[in-house]
Amino acid sequence: MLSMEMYPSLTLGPQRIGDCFYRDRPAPAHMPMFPPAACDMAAKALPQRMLPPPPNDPTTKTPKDQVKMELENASLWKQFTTVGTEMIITKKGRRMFPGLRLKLSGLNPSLRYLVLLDIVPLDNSRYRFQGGAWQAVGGAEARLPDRVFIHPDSPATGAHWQSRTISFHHAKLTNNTLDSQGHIILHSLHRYQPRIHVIEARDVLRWGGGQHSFVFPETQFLTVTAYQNNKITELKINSNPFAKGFREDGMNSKKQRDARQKRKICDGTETLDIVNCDPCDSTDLQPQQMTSATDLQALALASLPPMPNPSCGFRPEEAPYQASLIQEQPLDLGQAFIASHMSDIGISMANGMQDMPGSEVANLIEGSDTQAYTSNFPAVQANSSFPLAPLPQSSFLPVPDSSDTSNPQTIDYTPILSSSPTLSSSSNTPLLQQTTFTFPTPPPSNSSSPQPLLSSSPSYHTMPETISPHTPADASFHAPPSQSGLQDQISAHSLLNDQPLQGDSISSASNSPIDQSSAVFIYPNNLPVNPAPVTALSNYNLPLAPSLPCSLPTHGTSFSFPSVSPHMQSFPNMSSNPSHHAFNFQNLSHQTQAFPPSSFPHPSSLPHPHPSFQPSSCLAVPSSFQQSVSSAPSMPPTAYPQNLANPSNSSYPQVDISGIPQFNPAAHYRPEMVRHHPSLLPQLDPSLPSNLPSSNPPQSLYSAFPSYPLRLCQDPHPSLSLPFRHLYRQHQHVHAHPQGSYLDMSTRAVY
DNA sequence: TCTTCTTGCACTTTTGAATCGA
DNA sequence: ATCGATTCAAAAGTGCAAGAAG
Repeated sequence: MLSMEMYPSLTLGPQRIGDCFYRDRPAPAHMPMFPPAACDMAAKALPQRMLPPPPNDPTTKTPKDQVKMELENASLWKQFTTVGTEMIITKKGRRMFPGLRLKLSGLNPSLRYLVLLDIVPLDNSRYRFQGGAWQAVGGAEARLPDRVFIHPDSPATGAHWQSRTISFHHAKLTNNTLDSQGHIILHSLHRYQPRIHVIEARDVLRWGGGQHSFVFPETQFLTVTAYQNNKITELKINSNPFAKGFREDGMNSKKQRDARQKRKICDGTETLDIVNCDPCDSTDLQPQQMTSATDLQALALASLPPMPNPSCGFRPEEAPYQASLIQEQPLDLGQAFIASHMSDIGISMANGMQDMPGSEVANLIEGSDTQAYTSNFPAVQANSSFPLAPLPQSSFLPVPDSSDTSNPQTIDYTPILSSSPTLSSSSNTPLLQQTTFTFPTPPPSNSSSPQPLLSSSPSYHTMPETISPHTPADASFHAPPSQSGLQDQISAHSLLNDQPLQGDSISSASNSPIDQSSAVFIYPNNLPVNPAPVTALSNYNLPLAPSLPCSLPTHGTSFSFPSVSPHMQSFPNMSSNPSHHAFNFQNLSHQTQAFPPSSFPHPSSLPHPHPSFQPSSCLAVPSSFQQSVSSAPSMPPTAYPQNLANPSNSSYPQVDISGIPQFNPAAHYRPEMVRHHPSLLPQLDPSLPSNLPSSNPPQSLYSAFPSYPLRLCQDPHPSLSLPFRHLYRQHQHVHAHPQGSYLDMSTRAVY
């Protein structure tokens, strides 16, 4: 279960940059960025074009198959996942607990990387905690503009990231759709999956093109405004230091609170010891306190219902509503919207910020049971005592089954425990490295094919964002008939993929229904246990993987750099290499598409195209998928360079940013400047039915979760010193509708 | 009426400034 | 004057519970 999925869904395309800050001509009065003011400023300040990385630069290539990410506190996450992780969201923003504590390896120590966190919906359902279990009760709320939290240390060298624990404990979740603090906005009672993205930045002004995305299925959670499952509350109290007061021996424990209440009632002036006020206090103390990690785990395990019949958690099989396909939601930095700190990047870089000790390193609140995912995946199989999960036999394209409406969809977290090899024995933690891709978000689950919520498939893949144009198309991946009028959009998008780097064209096809390759997920409704292999094939026409009709075309791939500090100009690379005097997003335009797993270059995959699918009991990969994988010719490891040199990228001439006023470090960015522009919200789509028959299960408010491009935006707040902190991923071309929204590839959101 | 969300409360931890002494 | 250790207070993070809102 401790699976780390890597998928090159990050799409950073220069073609979209021009839409924002980089234009062929001097910045016009209006920039399609938000906030407009900041965008205009940035547009005037930034170079007109982004430069691609130096062609055939071996140093720019980071072997993707070597990049590994470990979830340090995986066991803690597993404890929560077993019960059904709930995350409190508040208007002011709430930190995540457990937090994401990660270890990175395999990075080029000398190269710089950005580490980003985004959280994407797992399905299109809204949940309710009933009868001790979470049940899908209707369609999800309209998706809000996605935000991405950029680790404060970003950008930093690979040595920096690898020398310490990477923690995102500063990231906050909020349900305030108007949040201006840069928190990640989520809907309550929805299921989400955090994703970690590692983006290579050759230097301050150049994106190296290396993109790595990781998903830890055990980190998926349900958002709530108040804890629904008392087991989660118990776990949180016993695990979170800030909640110590609520423990049995804490001053804010139930006992103490009752005592205080009693004291208030009796006599407000009484000065009795609150402990003694409780008649049962001194003699009722529990001998053991669940404070240690061992105790916590014991607690979690003890509190778990019987495996076969979990008393709590999700029960997907009971879901009344068919989870519609959730498209992979690639992180599109092309539309990245940086809320703040952009101006500080240059300074930080110049000062060697990457060497600064991360504040997160000291964070030891959470356990450090690191789960390593390396190329030793086969070991999982050997060590795994869990039976293989039944592979979906259904077709790739999940079809909503109205008959299932009678059965509320519930999600059972319990299976994850058994399915996770690491949980049983951390020492035997399988090292997983795969050459296949998994989808960040599972396709809609088929109620008829219930799968464990967290099918703990130890399939964590390291995939190159790009593959060789010679990558054979896998017949097993067939794009489902497009629906909802998206066909044209998709088609147009496919055409664009052929020329991803041309001007303002929308290059990314990562989110096309194809991309989702949902076909590989028979159901999941849970994390891609056995995620379908996905890779960036934006520049190549590959067979479209089956996906739900809701699948939407990918987002644009523009990446706008609001500002660059003058310090950047002094950056060694920049000075030494004139070509570096420009932002390079060339390689960030990788497109994610479903493709045969065998196409992935990892050597280990050659003998075993999908070793990850075999060992884990949670592998929900359709047999057809595996077959296709095995049948697909193996691709040479070197066939898919991380940085795919694309001559077309050179269309962006070098730009000397020196003298650009906006690069002044004095320019600051303020989160408050980032607000939800109306245009960012889904627009009503008159073409879609406004009402659904009451007899039918509630439809998702949105047909699918298209990829939402990121937009970078300057944050003029002077007080913020953290560089590159937030990216706001905004909906692009999304038409909201009471029942859903869809991407409009023909138009582009203008902020 | 029920469910969900908001808000205030009490508690804890974290953080940074202030203080003190070597 | 500098440095390190200690103290203190403010800020921030918790869950709980009552009440409000839909």
